Amino acid sequence: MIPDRSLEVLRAIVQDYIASKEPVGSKSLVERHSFGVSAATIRNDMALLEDEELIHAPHTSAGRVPTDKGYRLFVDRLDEVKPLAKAERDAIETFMVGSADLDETLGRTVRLLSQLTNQVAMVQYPTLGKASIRHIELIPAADTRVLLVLITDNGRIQQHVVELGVAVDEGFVAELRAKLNAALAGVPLSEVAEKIKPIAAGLRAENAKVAKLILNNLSEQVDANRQEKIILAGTANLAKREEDFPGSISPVLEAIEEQVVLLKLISEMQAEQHGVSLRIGRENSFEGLSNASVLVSGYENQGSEIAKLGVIGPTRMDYSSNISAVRAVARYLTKALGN
Amino acid sequence: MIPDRSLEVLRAIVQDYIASKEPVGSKSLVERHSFGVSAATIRNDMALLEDEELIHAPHTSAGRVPTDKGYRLFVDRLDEVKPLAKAERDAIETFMVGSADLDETLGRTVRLLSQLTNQVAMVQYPTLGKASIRHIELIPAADTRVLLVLITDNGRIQQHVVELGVAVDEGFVAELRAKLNAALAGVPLSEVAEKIKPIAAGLRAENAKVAKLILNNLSEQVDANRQEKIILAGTANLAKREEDFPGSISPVLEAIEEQVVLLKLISEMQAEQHGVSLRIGRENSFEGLSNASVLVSGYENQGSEIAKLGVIGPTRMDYSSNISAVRAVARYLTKALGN
DNA sequence: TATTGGCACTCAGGTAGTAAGAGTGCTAAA
DNA sequence: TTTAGCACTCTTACTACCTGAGTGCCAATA
Repeated sequence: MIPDRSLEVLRAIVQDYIASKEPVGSKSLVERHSFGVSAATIRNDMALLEDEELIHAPHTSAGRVPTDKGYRLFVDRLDEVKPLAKAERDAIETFMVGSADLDETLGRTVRLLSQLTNQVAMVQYPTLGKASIRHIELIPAADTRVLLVLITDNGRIQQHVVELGVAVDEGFVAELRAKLNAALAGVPLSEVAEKIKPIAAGLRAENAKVAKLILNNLSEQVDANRQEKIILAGTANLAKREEDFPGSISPVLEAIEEQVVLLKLISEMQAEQHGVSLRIGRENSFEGLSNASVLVSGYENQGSEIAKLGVIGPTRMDYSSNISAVRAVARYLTKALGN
Repeated sequence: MIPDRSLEVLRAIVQDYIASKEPVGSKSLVERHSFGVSAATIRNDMALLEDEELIHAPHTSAGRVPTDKGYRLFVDRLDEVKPLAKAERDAIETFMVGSADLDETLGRTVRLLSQLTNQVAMVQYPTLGKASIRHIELIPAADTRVLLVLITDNGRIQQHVVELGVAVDEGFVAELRAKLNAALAGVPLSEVAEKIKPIAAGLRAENAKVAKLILNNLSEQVDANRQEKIILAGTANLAKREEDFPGSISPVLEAIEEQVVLLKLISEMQAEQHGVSLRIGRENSFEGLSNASVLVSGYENQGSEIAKLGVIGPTRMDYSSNISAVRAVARYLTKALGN
């Protein structure tokens, strides 16, 4: 396979290129690193790396730049990631302290992550998938509407307005609420559909139509747990690193604006090395992200992963620092949710 | 003052510049418009406009470009705005049809507006300020927490989790809920604070601490009606028109990412001509937006303005079309909320 | 007084040509 | 396997030059 020193050379190239943004040549390499061999030898190694498509020359007489494949190998051989500086750990503590509300916690988290990494950060809202129902509330909200609130045991609250078409009978709504809670409290979302049926059957005909509307809506809302949500922060960081996106940043902006794209993307990503998952450049199935890298990690509640968070940036990013930042923030969020 | 023909020339310059993005010179001006005078005359007019700082020459031997002040005069003298094309009106109809839920309606609206204008669109959530309480709900959500839901008569729903510190006494929560609704239903938010006091006083001491927490939270939530919210769409449109932002788009991205900035901005803007409000370039108090124009219009429910929507784009934008688009979308949204 | 044609002047942008520098690939020797 | 040497390539920067668009001004005109 590829000899050790060549891999060292690759690592040096990636590091220098990330630091300088200039294609790196054999001479500057021997200057800045102590390989103990001459530039000519490095050149031979570089020729090898180029054969393997790990690096690439923008033009004949220029230095080399890592390819997606090169970054990939670099990251895979990264046996330890740069630990966070104390200042960064402090920042995390300060940022995360004292927020009870889920919305606020996630909002803080995403801003924190974007500040730590100087990239676009994203946090996915907890999935309802594995959760169960804690409570269902029906609230008359207008003449002909009721508000359906669904609270799950992972703290997520979904609400939806149901249009009944007829005036709300408050007594009946209260009755239905009691029945629903009796039947569904503690039931996993996946089993809600079957438990709903007997309720619908046991109602007086005069209210059947209204009940059906509400129950359908409830089912929909349970099903629509795929209507997941992602919040973003630090979009401006993209523009600041525009030179790193050949062409334009606008495909990237489009991609991250489309929640569907992002959700699909991160749903495909499973934790690999270092507890994070990484897609570099064209490894992203989505065309618009072919110059971007996506880095995600799961976060947990009650011992099981409930959603993901991560960053998006140019392929030329500091993988080592970003991996530790993402990992650390995921850990802190897990901890914060534990309370 | 400035003679009529000179104003015509200004209008022509703005139009041509918006269309071509090239500084426009006297010769091309007489070619493309029929002024009935020669290029030399136009040049005299242009000299006048330049004295008035309505146009500006990027360099000595170039054509002219409108200044912020020039755009401003152009817009102020715009006696009628370009009506929407049929296709656009159709698009609005199609887009807006059939959405009961406030979140969804606003989400659709903002995307629609961004597509119509090819700019960044924003929609502010209805303000609680002028609303009154329709219903308050308290829902036990976990061992020591209750969910406080506040429904206002403009259809907005706010929720917040209250940490009690002690186990929830369901009976007491139900009692408190009943009391709150009896005392507060129909009360304008501005008067909630004073009406809360007697409730707190009339409770048994053993529950006073819990009640106080909940009532404080309710007050906070009412007060925090300034914790307003804006949703955005079409951020990628900024990147597509990057050439129109000298320097970089990143200050603009930063500005629109900061909800606080946006909220402050639009709160300062009151409807002027054509039912919309416009800030051109440096008219924006916020530094980062000095190359951008902000265009907003209010939308209504039950006859009074409840919030605003609008677009943000480069100063070199098609004001006429965008004004009609913003106005039309605001009208349709008002209509949609009427149902 | 307003308009016009004429004309000299300015300046950005394009085209060449040149020089410098960085970096490579190859070869032959250690 | 490593190294020094060297010819070669290609980008970048610099210079000079030209062209064309566009202006500003002036004197003549309606």
